[in-house]
Amino acid sequence: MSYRGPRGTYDVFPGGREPYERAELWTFVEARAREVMARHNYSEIRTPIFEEIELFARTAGEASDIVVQKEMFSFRDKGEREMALRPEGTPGAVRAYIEHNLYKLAQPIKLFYVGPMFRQERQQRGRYRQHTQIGVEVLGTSDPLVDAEVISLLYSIHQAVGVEDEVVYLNNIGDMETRSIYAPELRAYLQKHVGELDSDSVARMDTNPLRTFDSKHENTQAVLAGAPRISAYLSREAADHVATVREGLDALGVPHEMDEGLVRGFDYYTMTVFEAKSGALGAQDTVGAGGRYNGLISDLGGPDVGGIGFGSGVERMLLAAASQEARVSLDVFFVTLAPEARILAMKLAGALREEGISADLDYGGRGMRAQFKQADRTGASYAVILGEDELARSDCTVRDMASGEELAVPVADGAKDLIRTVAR
RNA sequence: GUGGCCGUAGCUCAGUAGGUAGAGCAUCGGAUUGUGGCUCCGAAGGUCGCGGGUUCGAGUCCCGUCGGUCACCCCA
Repeated sequence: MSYRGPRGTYDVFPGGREPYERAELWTFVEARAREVMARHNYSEIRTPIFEEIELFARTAGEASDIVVQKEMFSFRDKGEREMALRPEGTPGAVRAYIEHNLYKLAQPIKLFYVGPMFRQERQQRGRYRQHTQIGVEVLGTSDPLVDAEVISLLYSIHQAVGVEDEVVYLNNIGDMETRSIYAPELRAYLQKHVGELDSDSVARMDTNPLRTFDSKHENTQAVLAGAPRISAYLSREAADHVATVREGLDALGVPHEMDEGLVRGFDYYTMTVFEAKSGALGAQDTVGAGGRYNGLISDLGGPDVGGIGFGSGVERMLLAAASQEARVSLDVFFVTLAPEARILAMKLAGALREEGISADLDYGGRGMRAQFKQADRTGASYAVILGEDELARSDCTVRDMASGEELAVPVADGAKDLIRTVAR
């Protein structure tokens, strides 16, 4: 074996074993997701898959692991600029929003994107170095009902593609000010229990104490069970915000659960954070997640308006969806039994295709049995036989592959009769 | 980046106390010289991930390396 795909990547091809390797499923998921987006009046945005590294560093936060642990695929271009392949979709979308003055248009702007994201991490089930996210950003408003719409949109897409055993978790982590009061309190509490925490949490306690809630260690979680709750520190405004989000979710019929331990990896989140998990996945059980980011747009040089978005992993959606049998089927397969018949088959196939009827033929010069086997495997509805007998009579034999019934159809004056016979 | 497990035919795997490789499925051909899904017969297909070492001899033992996988970290 000389060449392999890069570590942590995969190919999409006919006959792929894993659901995310199967081309038909990608076509299916993207089409369904686009339908749902369109019904919610979202427009597509396409931004580059690389940006200045600074943009990602600013948005993710200096303390985030994407930056600290060097999880970005970065490179220097020929002009000595530090660039990086995008680890997430929000920064590029927000940058474009500001760069093209989209805040001057009627607000909010409702955007969606589909595309590859990159993170230099060790691969495991549901986590790849290049993965694809379907994401959404609503920019220019802080209306809590928008939060509800965005969460419901995430849920609807998952429903549309068949994600199983899903639960949507919701939390409100307040604004920056609330957190600046809460964080020291939490830190002080954790300090008292330092001996019971795992080493990762101890390290994180100082830089970003909220993140200790993400820990999977039992002891740490036991300590956190007695920790001060952020809900007790929320301002009146923040408390109202969550309440309205929940009302909106109820109105839209989106089942959800509050989870006070839900914090997210990006520092820019404010107020609403949410996560959709599926029990059908392994350790990487988050199918899609997101949150509100009210300070981010102004931080990047735009107006002081709110925004909210989510990213949902297509690979994880496919893994969490019931095995879809998206069989590609063919209308007509030509079986040719004489060399001269092959040209006629091509001509007829061309005519059928122009009428929107799918057609294929044998290119291997193989025996009849092999050709019928292929007609069967491709799921063809009809096999059209062109042999010496047919050539002599200027007709073709149309075989219904399901019933086995056969019919002679004239082809002397073109494919007209064949089209009529085979069209449904 | 850390750790466990694993790398033998296209796929799933077997390979017994070290004696230079097998099965099932898939593919191709035939039984059926004009007919698929079932059955039967046959063929093709492998530098046993790669590199070293031990040995008369290594798929099998040892070391290294690369890759895969799952988990941690983190995250979609």
